[in-house]
Amino acid sequence: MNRQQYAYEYPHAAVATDCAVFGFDGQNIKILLVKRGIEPYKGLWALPGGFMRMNETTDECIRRELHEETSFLPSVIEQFAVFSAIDRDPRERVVSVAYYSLVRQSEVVGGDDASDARWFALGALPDLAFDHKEILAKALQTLREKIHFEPIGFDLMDRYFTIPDLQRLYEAILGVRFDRRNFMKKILQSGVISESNEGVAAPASRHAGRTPKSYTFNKDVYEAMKGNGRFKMEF
Amino acid sequence: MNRQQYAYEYPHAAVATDCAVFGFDGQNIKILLVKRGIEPYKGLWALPGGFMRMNETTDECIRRELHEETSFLPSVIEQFAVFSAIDRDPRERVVSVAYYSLVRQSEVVGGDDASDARWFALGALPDLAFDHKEILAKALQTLREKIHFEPIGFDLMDRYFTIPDLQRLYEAILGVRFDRRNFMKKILQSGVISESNEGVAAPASRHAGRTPKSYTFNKDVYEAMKGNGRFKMEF
DNA sequence: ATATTTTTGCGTATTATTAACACCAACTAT
DNA sequence: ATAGTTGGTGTTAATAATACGCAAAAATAT
Repeated sequence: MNRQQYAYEYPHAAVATDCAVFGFDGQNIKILLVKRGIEPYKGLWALPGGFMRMNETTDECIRRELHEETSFLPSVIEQFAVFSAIDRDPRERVVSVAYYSLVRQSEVVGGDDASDARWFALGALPDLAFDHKEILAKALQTLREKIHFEPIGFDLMDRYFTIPDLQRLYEAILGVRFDRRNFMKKILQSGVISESNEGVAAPASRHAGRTPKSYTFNKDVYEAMKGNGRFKMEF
Repeated sequence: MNRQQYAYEYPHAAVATDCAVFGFDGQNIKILLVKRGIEPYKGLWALPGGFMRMNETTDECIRRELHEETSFLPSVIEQFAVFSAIDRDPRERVVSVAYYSLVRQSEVVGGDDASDARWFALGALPDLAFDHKEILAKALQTLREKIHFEPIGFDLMDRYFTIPDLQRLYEAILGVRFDRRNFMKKILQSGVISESNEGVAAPASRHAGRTPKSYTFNKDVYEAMKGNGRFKMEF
């Protein structure tokens, strides 16, 4: 059987997708990486992703690859850049369509040390395959720019959360500190969250101090504020 | 000679680039289109663009194609989306990396009615080839979102311009009206422009009313404000 | 138990930014 | 000249951002 069965008049690059999956453990931003099982870069860590098939779009491709490699179907994916350096893959010319995704860490299996998918803190990244370090850096930059004028959290926080938790998320992404009381006022009067009487984290498992109230996102208000330029979280 | 000389183990999509080139004539936003000289969609208007070669990145590709089709080398291009619908090109599977660009209309030859490159007002678009109508719509949406938190104008206005001209640009892009006097204050105290004693449009060619002052962009301040989230132009 | 520490929630004074509008200046057309 | 039109400056009121003071609630220490 001929192994070179697909022929074209002009040379073609391969199209692939890669995704920077961000999670939040309540303290720090984490990134989901998978260990490569084949050459090239076998044994190194990489962003989940893979080659596009002829019967799928790039969006469908990255969702399929994420599911295959991390057993997870993300709700939010955003395409943010294309990487097309000529020698970025040693096998052949590969153009990668890059995405980022925000997920609740608890929803992704990973974590198991023996597994080939694991969360890494941004400050403790291993060496990455291909140009994935560059892709990750650009993904993080895009996320940081976006957080200024779009509410973020819905996809990273649990269904029920506290305002101090949400503040820690913003501070972790932006690398700054907010005034507790002003953050609270701002987020409350934006209307994206409202108080909930349903469960908050186990009372005993908390730190010292007063138990914070439990909140949940108003999905309608939240969605309406995406991209309309009216939400602001300065630094 | 074999016309199918490039063979691969797996099927490959072709990679192409397309660019929505925006211009401003002092009154309305215009878009630069080229008339297709070959099938498919021969004779229809399309966004400038074409297939990527093996020795160039997508950025280099779109710059080359723009130069070939419109005799213009743009200073600013931004990659904003990828279009990968399976049947978007009748010839073969094509994944298009989409860009937008902002140019001074005067710098682009086009314009000649007989030529195959022409400016069109957004309200008077012809039928477009492929999915280019969709690409253009998304480009415009991206531009409108970006204008909220990035200064825009440097690439669309002439070197010397007046504040009322700049206001008309913002109003044309956003489709809203600003208060003349507040717009002026806001743009001036942002520091992105400063007064110039050099030429403004010929005094006789103006409308009735007082002759406006001439301004020019402070390139350093302008660049610094891109993407730092500090520039705001609300509506 | 009681005091101490920690953290949350609410309020208030100060400052900065936005928004609305009155008024004068400069130019054109008649 | 006079009316009509457009550009530039200033003033004020409403709104939002910022910086804290202080008490309530819950865990920890004694």
